[in-house]
Amino acid sequence: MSRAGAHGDWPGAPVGSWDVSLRRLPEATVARLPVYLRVLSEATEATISSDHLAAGAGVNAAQVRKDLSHLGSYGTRGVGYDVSYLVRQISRQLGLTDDRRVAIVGIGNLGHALARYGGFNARGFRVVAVFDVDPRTVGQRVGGLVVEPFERLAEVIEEKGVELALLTTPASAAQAAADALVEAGVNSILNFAPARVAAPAHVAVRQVDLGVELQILSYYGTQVSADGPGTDAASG
Amino acid sequence: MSRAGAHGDWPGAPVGSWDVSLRRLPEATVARLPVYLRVLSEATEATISSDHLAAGAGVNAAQVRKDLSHLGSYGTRGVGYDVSYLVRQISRQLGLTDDRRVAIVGIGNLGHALARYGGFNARGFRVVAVFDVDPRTVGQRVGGLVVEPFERLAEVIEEKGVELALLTTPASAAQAAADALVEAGVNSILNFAPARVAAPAHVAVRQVDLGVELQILSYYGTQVSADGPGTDAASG
DNA sequence: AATTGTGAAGGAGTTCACAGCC
DNA sequence: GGCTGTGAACTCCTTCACAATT
Repeated sequence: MSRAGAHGDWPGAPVGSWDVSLRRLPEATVARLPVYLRVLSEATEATISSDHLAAGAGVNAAQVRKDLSHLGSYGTRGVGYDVSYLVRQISRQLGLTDDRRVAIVGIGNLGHALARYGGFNARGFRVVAVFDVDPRTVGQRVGGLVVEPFERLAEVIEEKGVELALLTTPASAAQAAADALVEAGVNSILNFAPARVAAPAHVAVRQVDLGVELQILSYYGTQVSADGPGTDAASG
Repeated sequence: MSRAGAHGDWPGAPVGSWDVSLRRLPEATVARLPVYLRVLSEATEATISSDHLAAGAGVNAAQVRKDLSHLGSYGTRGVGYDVSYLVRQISRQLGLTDDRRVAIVGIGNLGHALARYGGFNARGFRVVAVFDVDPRTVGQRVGGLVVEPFERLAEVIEEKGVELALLTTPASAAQAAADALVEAGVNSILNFAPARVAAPAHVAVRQVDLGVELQILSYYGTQVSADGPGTDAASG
């Protein structure tokens, strides 16, 4: 979690002179922007209202307007938001370029599946390298790529311009792998191992622990009685 | 997200007479309990302090104490918490029994990997059924199970006592699959499809969208300069 | 008339700080 | 002396409600 006090705008900042495009966004807003992006990509009209966008994303309309207002005033009163323009603005804010290069470290069941998973390419992420320590796995072909040995990590990452890594090793190997990735210059790690990895402050680390997700789900599933959170028990 | 106002304790509830073991926990606390559970499972001493537990989970010690106080007063002042007792209490709260039966719907890359993924069994979840619509996939063996046709869903779920489902279909099929699962009596769904599914209030739905996770990560990865959230950009 | 953008109110979650207990 | 449990302060997030704009 760590909703860390990462908000660097000190109280008396020169408000007017601050370029809105460079300001940091509230964490909660950042977590919703990709969802808006998905709704927008499915939109059929050229323009969309906060009401519709909210319905598609499963949030309150005022929430949508406040979120979008953090990017600037891109809507038109009485009309709504221009879909394609909004897509561009959100993409820019999220640092989504056409081609963010991804490596996968640890080719077990999950790593193997993610390497073949089409969902990433569809969103502009391209898996360009896969690594494993096991000599039996190294050299095999997985999703069109040859599995490289862990020793070549730094070299290959440099060579292929990898920016993000998916960490799918066992928990026991996660920290060492993360260290190697950081050393090699990767600045974003999505950690699927059931263990928290430490990293220097300039590296973004996000954890997706499927066991934790299931256990949380289990809790809500047992609150079956009258008033569970039902439809949607938060996924931020 | 939807941090929905799901808190049903009305203001004037008879405070003293409320059984703490049945009270609903704050969402944020529920999200952290599985993490504590993991730290506890790795503990070497019989007893642990909030400081140590907090360090292992990556949160503030006061946070740990407040979270645990929601379960009741299970600590000993001057000493700490009894590890095995605490494990039992948290497990009970989360509704974790030894054997929660899980079905996987949609045996593409991800579904296939999850079916073979050992991490679930290790935590008391047992995958007992896998389904797909594709006649070429039906009948194949995946992780020791034969893929059943979608038409047999209700039957098999009833027969095997399935409680939770992992939804790994394409987005376009997710809602129909969710409806069938609800109809069949499943009360918890972990949705990996990049689409929001609707469900009645008594069914818990959680979404894990890997594309969204990557896009959020991408944002923090581009905030490389001085003060990114670094080490840990929230995984709620 | 419709819909945005936002100040203000309200809630939820976090952290502090310390009394209470072992 | 060490550590828990918790009121109180604080920060962040959400929702309301309405003026501003097309």
